[in-house]
Amino acid sequence: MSTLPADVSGRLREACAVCSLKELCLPRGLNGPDLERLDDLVERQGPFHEGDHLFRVGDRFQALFAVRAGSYKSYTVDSEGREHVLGFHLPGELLGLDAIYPGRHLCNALALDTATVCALPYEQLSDLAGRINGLRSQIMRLMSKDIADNATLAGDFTAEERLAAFLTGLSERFRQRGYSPTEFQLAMSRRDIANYLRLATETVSRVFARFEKDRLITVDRRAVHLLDLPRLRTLCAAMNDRQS
Amino acid sequence: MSTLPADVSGRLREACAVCSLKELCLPRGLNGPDLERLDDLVERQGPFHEGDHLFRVGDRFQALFAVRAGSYKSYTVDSEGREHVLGFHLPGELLGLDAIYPGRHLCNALALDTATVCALPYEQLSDLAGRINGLRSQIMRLMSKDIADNATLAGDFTAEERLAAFLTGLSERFRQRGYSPTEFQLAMSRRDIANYLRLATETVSRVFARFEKDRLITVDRRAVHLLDLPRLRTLCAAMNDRQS
DNA sequence: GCGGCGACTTGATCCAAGTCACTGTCACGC
DNA sequence: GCGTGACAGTGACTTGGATCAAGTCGCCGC
Repeated sequence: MSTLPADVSGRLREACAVCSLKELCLPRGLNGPDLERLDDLVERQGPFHEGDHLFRVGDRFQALFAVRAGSYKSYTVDSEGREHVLGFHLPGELLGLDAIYPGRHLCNALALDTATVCALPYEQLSDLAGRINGLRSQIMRLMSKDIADNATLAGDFTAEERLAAFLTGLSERFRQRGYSPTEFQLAMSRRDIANYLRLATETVSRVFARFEKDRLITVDRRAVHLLDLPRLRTLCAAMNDRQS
Repeated sequence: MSTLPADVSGRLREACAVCSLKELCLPRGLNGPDLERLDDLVERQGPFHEGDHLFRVGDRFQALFAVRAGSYKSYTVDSEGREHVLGFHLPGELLGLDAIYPGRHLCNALALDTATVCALPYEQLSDLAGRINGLRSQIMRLMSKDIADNATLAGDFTAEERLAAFLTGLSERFRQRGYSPTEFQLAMSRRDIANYLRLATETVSRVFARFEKDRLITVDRRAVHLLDLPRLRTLCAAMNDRQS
């Protein structure tokens, strides 16, 4: 995932209209004047560095954030001090959707590498969504997707199913963003993966090792190569296949 | 949970304006003319009976549904034929939010008892949401809540934490609806509870028994009496308490 | 190039919850 | 009443993944 120059020169270069994430992000389906109006309220922020927080639990909710470059993890810390990783967020994905209801952030968002975001002040975004049908429906679509994705994750699946689903999910997201779906760098540590999948880090290590032994993948530290995507998909079929 | 008369006489009696769920459901915060416009697009449907499907996986998405009376469970069936219960839905809650993105229903919705719903044709609702700020923000709030709720459920919690959270969650939802927060009837079987919480039905039985022994609750079949709500809340604190 | 530290792997043991098998209980039809 | 079948509870056992305890590897600072 590439990083951006620190300065905000070249307004045009950064505009939604020419952003490579246009079709995944809020501008999807918008054209000319509508796109410009959206562009006007976007505040580009960053670059932030690994370990920087974009927001924290309890912060007043003022804006949604679209990841522009880099990646984020969202997480909470429970009353016993245990961390719970809620998700990883790639460019084009929205952060902060869960904060709309209570008006305060319910989770923390932390940069996993050098990252930039587009801040979308919520009041203004909501007004604009009132006026632009396409924007409103895209916001609803993205929220709907979040609801559906979270529901899938909740099942009682084995360590293998979970990791296979994690890898194929990442693969698909990289593909959509124009990166290789079979070779990529993980932005997150084993500990974060384990926490996200509700496994012990040791279990993640062991399943990675098993997958390598079975010639499904090769892994070298954070570099992953998916050798047999179809078979990986079969492994986690139960997590995604839904029928009547 | 009360049932409604079969006929749809008394349009006024059924109007959003006088609905007891107004403050939980879409009309929240709307007044006079706006409320009437929402009312105009609502199609009251039912009564449906235990075991009836409101929609099924793959059905074209045309409308959101607000539960009016009774209760629903939403579930999927995976490629191996295993059922996965995604949630239980009480009056005032919305069904079908996950279908907006793909335009098709991703889960099945089944009545657990005699139930009625308000159908909200999505195109019209979206148009209206464009024109009424309050409606738009309430839809966003309800979707946001769904995102946050699902995230909480996903953690790696013990059988006790899960069941305690389930019971206190139901308690709170009954309270909001004007029912007793300490004495209620479960609309769902042990099997459904177990499936929802990702436990075996035997485990649910055993934890119910343990809770009874510890004087936290009494259970007789589907009649539950919460004796020590504070202690139940402590049990599942980790599932809900979130801090920086 | 050495020391130290954090990230990861590997192996040995443990335990919460699942599975299996059986029993009890209620509801409904005949 | 008496079967039948769905649902619920209980005990014995099995097991996947957690936990505990050493390692190994790579990297950064000095």
